Amino acid sequence: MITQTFLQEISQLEADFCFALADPTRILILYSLNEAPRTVTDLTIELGIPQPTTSRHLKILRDRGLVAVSRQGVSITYRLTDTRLIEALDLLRGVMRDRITHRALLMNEINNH
Amino acid sequence: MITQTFLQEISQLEADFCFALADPTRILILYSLNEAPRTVTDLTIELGIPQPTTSRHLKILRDRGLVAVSRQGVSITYRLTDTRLIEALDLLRGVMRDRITHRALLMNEINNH
DNA sequence: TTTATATATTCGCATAAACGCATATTTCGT
DNA sequence: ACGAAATATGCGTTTATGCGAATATATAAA
Repeated sequence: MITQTFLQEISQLEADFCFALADPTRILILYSLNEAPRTVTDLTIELGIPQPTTSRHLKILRDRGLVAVSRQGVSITYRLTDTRLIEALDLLRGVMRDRITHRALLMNEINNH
Repeated sequence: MITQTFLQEISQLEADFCFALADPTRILILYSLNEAPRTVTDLTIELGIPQPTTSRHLKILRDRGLVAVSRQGVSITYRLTDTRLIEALDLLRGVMRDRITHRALLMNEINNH
């Protein structure tokens, strides 16, 4: 039997996941990690943001299990835990792209008449 | 040429999208609308929440273009604008499911030894 | 053990979000 | 024009978030 609260809990978990995605810097981090694992310093330089900011965003991603860590000596490497995260982001990007294309076509219609 | 700020803007748009998904009630709304278009009252009853709350969540989804409206007399019907939104949510749900399964297996290992 | 490097955390503040409640707006029927 | 039903919005309060600056922690090398 599927109770109302059960559905609510599932959605809460899913929302936590989405929350981790709901920040431009974290999205850039995920796409970067999709290319290859990177250290905190790598990401800090690549994104051009302060190191504490990078660590904070990584903590949010780590707490929710979107990224995993491994230590090599003094530096810590982060990697993506599941490529489906990028697939999901790409799907959303596709929706965005189609929407913008659609708007551009509308603008053309207006300008040509 | 792809500038840093350009990437930042894309990610900002994508994050706005994800923000709309980062709430359990809104996720339930989207899944409900994926079955069929519904009025505000439909959703209010189905979710068991106050009507103003439903309207406010719908506004957030509407402002970002995840849902679209059409009026029939005094009632307003909402529908999903793109099924890829559900595909993206399902992908995330799959990641969650595998993670939970993995944890359950680990727990079994622990209990059996 | 001291020092340097890499990473994480704390604090304070400004801003933004969620929610309940009341109320406004829109549309239709009479 | 008026009342009823459906939907949207304003307001005040509580709670959460993001960020900068400073600081703490951990590891390795000397």
